[in-house]
Amino acid sequence: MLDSPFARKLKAFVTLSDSDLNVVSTLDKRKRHFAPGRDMFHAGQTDASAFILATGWACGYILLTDGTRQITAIKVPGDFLGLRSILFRTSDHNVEPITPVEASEVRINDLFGAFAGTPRLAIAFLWAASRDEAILVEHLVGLGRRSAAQRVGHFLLELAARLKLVGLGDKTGYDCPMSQYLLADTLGLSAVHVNRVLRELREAGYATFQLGRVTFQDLPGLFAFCDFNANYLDHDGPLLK
Amino acid sequence: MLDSPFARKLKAFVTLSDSDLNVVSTLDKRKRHFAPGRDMFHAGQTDASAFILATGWACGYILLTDGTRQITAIKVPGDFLGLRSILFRTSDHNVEPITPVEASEVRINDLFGAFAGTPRLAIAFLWAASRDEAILVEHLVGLGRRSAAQRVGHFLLELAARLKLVGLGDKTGYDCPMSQYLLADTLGLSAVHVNRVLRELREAGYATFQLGRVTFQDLPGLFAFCDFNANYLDHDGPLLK
DNA sequence: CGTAGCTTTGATGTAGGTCAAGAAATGTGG
DNA sequence: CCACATTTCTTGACCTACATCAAAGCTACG
Repeated sequence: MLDSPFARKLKAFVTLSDSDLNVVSTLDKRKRHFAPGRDMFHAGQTDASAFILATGWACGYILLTDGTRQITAIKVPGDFLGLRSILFRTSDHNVEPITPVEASEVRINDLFGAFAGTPRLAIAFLWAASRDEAILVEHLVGLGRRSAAQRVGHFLLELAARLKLVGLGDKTGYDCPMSQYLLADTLGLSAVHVNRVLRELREAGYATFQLGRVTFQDLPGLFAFCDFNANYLDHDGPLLK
Repeated sequence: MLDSPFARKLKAFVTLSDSDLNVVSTLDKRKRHFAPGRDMFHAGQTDASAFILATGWACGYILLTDGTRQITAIKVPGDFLGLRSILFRTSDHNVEPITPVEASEVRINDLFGAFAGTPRLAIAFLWAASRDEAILVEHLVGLGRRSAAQRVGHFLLELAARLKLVGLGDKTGYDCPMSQYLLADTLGLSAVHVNRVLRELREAGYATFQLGRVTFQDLPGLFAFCDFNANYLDHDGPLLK
């Protein structure tokens, strides 16, 4: 509704009027539920929908012919998911729930209906898509040029910032339902190495990831260690008043 | 104009009317020229413009504090560049020309002016942005899960497909102004290793990259070797008639 | 025609992968 | 609330793909 994580996120970028917010809540109509273990949509599908994630986590991924996979995006509440799937003839990726998921189904016409009347919302939406792209770019940089330890730390910090924007977690840490296997497929590492790196971060006194919870012991230290700069998340408060 | 590489590309997705195309050519007004060696815009800049590349190649990149860099996108004629720079408060990346570049400057208001009157164009534009994201995703997958040789081969094949869409290159190959250093920063490798991999691809009879030209000797073989599937470029002819 | 930037190659080092196996945690049915 | 199965985590030993360092041969162009 008016205070969905998605609306909350958009408001970080543009100030939205009540009528704008009403249009947002229109998009939030067709609620769907998904359980882990079954894809929300898959690569090759031609009639895929997009979704706005309300609760739970999901991940987008691509499977290679040699059986390995690369997770291309981790989605948390408030995130939009599957834009490419509705714009392309066939989806180029898969999305699966990490936890039980509650999400609103969005079809292409919903989207353009919403844009037609409320240009301000179109701006906000394009911003959200660009922010997702910025996150993708930062992952790319990590895979290309950061060490495994920096990559893991950077990712944990990014999640903290993204969750905070939608009101989840706090300064001390956050609940994270990802297994080390998921972390590995996200960060282009082996699960074994993720485990070693996590121990390294723990022993260095930076952060702990255990029993489904990320806890920060030394945030400034971790920031410095990972060369983390949150600018790419563009969270500095409403730009368009 | 009516047959700019950008218009040509959009037409691969939607059938555009003459009046749609006129609006596109409106965006193509403010022609600018850039020479290699100086950024078109840089990270941290607050008043950056976006551009539609008419001729020449450019690259977007991010600099890390340890002095390494990661190229996040290679832009060829017809590509749009700098969307995040105009939507974000400050640009999160740099763009520099690889060759002399001719490009049309686009400001945020041009964009929304164009969208307001011609929704079909907005769809086409959103498609172009999503296609750029798909390219990004595929690079991410390469960095995370493909071997250096597959990564290089995949990249050469992708460029061939992208150039073909805007009428550059042919079945035998294409002109490529990238140095092995640029290739290395794009693919997350060292320049030395890029050189070795290029030799490997040459000796395997797949492709040659020498003197600024990529030449394919065994396209089917290279497709198979790299696990290349062009679906993510979404080139199957106009979807929206 | 000189010099700066590319390309090529060899020798050596290392981050992170793979394999293997045991210990914790978590889930399931009774 | 327990017994058992399954998944996840953890650690050690070993290996390989790619990095780094170094140096020589090209190319181009001012």
